[in-house]
Amino acid sequence: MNIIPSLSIDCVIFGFHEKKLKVLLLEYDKEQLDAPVKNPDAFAPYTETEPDGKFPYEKPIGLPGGHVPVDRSINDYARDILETATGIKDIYLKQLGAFGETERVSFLRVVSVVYYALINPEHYSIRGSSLLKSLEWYDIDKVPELIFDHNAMIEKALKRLREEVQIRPVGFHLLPEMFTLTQLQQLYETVLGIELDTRNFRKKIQKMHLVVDTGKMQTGVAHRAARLFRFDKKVYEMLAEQSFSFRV
Amino acid sequence: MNIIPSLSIDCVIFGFHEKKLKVLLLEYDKEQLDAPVKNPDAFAPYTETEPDGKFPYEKPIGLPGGHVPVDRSINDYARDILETATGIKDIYLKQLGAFGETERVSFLRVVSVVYYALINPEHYSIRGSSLLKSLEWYDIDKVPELIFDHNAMIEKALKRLREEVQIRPVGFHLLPEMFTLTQLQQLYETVLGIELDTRNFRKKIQKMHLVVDTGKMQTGVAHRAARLFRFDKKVYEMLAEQSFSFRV
DNA sequence: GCAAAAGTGTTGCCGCTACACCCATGC
DNA sequence: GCATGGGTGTAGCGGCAACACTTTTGC
Repeated sequence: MNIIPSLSIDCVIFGFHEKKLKVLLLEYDKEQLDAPVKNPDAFAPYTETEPDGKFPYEKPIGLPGGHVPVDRSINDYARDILETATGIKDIYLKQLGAFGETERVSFLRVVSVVYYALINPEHYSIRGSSLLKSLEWYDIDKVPELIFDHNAMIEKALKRLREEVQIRPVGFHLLPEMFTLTQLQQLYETVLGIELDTRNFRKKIQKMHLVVDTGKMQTGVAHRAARLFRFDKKVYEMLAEQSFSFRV
Repeated sequence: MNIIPSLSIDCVIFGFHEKKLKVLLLEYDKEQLDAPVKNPDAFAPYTETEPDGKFPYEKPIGLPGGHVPVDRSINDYARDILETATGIKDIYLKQLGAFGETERVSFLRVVSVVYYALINPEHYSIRGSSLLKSLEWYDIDKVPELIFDHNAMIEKALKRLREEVQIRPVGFHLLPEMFTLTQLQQLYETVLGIELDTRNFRKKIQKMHLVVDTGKMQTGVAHRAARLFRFDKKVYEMLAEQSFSFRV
């Protein structure tokens, strides 16, 4: 499979679990990275090496990514990476932008187009394809030092997510199909880093007609069971297109 | 000068003049395009050719752009293009995103990173470097058919500008250093495609402390002369960082 | 003096914020 | 029965939209 050597894709995959915003990172296999690509048709993570054939990180942790095949569009290939990393389809995915400092990869000139994705915690146990054994969720504020400029990519993606969440109702993608209003509120509190008034939050959400009562209730909790809601796809799609004020 | 063949940069340069939003386009020199690059150290527009050495457009109009040199960051090179096209520095410039469909350029796989810029009409007479004789401002709603996917790029840039203008005070970059409040209002009306109430608009703008009275007045107009304002850089920078509601 | 745009205040309504207590469930 | 989070209403304030007339200038 022919790739474009000077162009790669990286994906910032966000998750939300127990009031924490998470990002999915990959510990790259140093031996695989040091060796020539063995399985070039499969998902190929970074395969650039220094002139001596070594990869310049002891414990290379980074975003899932890879080089773009000449016959795949960048959007399609970002989706390939995402599906390989998570094992699921139909994920909210958007382009963040291109990172193109000359020295961002020390031993090669490569520009990376970065995407960000929102996935919901029903899929948290899924660990991607067998090629990627060492995928791990990291708290957004406990991300270690990563390869290349991947820390900067996450930072920028987070900034974008904070903006996005205020002008489009995208937050829902981080929740399971049925969720409580408290979960939704905690999501916004976490992403925006502020506290919200419960009563006011609920009024605002209900007025938007974005969520509908499923009639079902939480079970197995040591307190009053909460109603479960799902969000209304039709209203969502209407609101998602026309940029809309979602100040919660 | 070594370039990255699979990577190009394009710039959507917006201007505002007489209540119209404009975009700066370039009629590429077919003969220069058909021939090998004569002056590779200077601004080199698209130099891809079909296998027979011909450029596949009769009247190739498109965005100013070029292939990225291996030793320039994409941001820096976007600025180079912008300066070559306009002849001026210190322009508001931001990345829009990467366009990477496989067939976007019919005869070569090339991904383009697109930027958008806002320039003010004091510079309207400037026509860029001598290499680029055929630069022209086009009304945003009278853009002809362009090369490659440049029409789609402009459309996306416009959409982004509409969003941007509502969450950051970027509109000012489209105005001259001193401007009247009416000009400012017309700018917002044009970009957003809506009408605004003059009194309410002025109240809102003044309350933001973003514009300051220069004490000067318009001259040579066939009606009551308007006050000239400039915008306050300090307040602007404060507000520009923290995404801020600029609902006018 | 007339055409053309600048400039200016008030009122009513709506939406937002602030705020505290009872309810259901598991253990 | 107690600990834990679920769920609800109101009042006051501030901000926003709607709205019309006088002023200045060039010709």
